[in-house]
Amino acid sequence: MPKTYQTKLDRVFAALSDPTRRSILERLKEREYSVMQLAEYYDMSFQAVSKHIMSLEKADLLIRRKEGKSYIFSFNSSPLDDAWIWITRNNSFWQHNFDALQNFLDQTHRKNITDT
Amino acid sequence: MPKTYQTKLDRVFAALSDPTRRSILERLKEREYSVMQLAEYYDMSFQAVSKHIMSLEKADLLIRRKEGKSYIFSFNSSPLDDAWIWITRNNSFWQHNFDALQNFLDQTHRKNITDT
DNA sequence: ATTTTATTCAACTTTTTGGTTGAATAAACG
DNA sequence: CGTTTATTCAACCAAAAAGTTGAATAAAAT
Repeated sequence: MPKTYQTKLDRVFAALSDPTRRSILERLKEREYSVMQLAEYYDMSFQAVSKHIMSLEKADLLIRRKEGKSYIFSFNSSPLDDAWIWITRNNSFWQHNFDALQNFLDQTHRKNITDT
Repeated sequence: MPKTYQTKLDRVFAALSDPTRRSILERLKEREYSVMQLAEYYDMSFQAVSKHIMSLEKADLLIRRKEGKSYIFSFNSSPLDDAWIWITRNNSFWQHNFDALQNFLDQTHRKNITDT
């Protein structure tokens, strides 16, 4: 049984299934961090944190930049969009309020375009 | 290293990280299925499909009902709410449009309450 | 009562995951 | 230059995940 190819969406949901990784993303939402800076918050080796970072990168959720001897990470939230869409499409609440949601999204998108 | 306790949210995201399981949920959104009926669609043993079902149940995403010699499954989408909220809170798009979203959710919720 | 059908359970295998420690590399500091 | 700092890489381990096959159970059909 050859491994079933993992899609982007698979990797995003897998990345989000670990509390350490979600916590890292929540921190990076506020500001940038290096590996060492992140590692201080977690009760595991910095190498383990480094691995979590690599798995977030595999899901394209991080942007890495080298600065001196450090790597500085920031949050790339765009891969969340597909996950958000999947959940929204399949949540019965939105299913039942789909017209309202559709309208809202159209308006928000329009607003977003005209604002830019 | 004792196992780090898995939260509800962990289980939901983990459940969604597999394409077979997402596919099962998408089918159950449309109508109810038994294990055998679901298994027809996938290129794996019915026991493997049964295991996927069990892992969806661990995330509380299914409702199981016995009918004759079959188990009939339907989709319980409510655990998706927390996942949706996590993504929405951490997606920079919504972060920048948070007031709009907040208003929309308040209104939708109010509408939902008065409708009921 | 026996057989068929639907499903789970059990045992097993392989791969992945999440952690460890120790060594290697690369930049900065004295 | 030699040392410290930041990080990855490599090897390893235990547990979990994703599949398999075969046996057990429970309800229905003959």
